[in-house]
Amino acid sequence: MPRPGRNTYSDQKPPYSYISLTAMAIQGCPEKMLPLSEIYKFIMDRFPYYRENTQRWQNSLRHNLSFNDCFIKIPRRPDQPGKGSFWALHPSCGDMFENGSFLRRRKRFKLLGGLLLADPLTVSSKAQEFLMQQQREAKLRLSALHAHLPPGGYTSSLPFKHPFAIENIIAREYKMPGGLAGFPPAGFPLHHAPLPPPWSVYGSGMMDSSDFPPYSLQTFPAIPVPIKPPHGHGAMLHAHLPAFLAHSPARSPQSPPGEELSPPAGLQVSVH
DNA sequence: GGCTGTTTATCTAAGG
DNA sequence: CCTTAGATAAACAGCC
Repeated sequence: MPRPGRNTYSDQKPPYSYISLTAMAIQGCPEKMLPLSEIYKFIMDRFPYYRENTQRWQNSLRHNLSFNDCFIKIPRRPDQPGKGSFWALHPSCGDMFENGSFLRRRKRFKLLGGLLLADPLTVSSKAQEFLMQQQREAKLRLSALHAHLPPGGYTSSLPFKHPFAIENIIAREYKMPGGLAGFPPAGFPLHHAPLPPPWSVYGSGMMDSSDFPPYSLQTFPAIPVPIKPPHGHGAMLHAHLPAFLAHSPARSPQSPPGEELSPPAGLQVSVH
């Protein structure tokens, strides 16, 4: 590894996948959604490496936005002029980087066209409790997005492949009791960062969950594909995750870590 | 024409 | 060794 001088790493490729970088950008803004151009800007602001060969990596990034179900496209409202749509993170993709690696996820986040693949009979009551908790948090996170939706929310006129059917969204969000230990990884400070770091932005003025409309479209759940429990330490692993994947508007950053629900052992959804 | 977005194909490398 | 996630290239369509 080169010596960690101020500019030593700045030209080096950051150890993040495009998915990670995009997630950072999206989670780093208060609205939790960004147009493509702003995602570009975020990345270029923070990672000098990406100030070159823009054609190449931006094509890759666009490919990732379209290809990965963890990103959802949100149309602009009439009062939000500009080019292109907004991009947001799917509310249920919070555990994409559970393994602590921002280069490669254990499993691709993939929507499954309507099937919740967890067998309800095999899900313990503790697991159900966990799921319900995550569901509540997903609602809160979604409410931020809802503020940007056209009146009436999503309708059949919107050709979304990922309808927000709250009742079926199971989110698993990871908290960082202790702050942002381990992020960014040593040797990859966020140089030249005119913007506040993503983890410094916590939702404020979020809508209350009760404001969230009862979406009653189809019930297409979003299932983050199974991620094997890390060897041993359940919640300790979360310390390796950046807060941009851990934030929750539902809870203040000062919340005691003990309050967090850990994923119950044996809670597995399966996918093909 | 440039930007945005989708899709397909190919290759590399990580992970199991 | 096999599978799969990620990177990259490229073709193409829609839109302003």
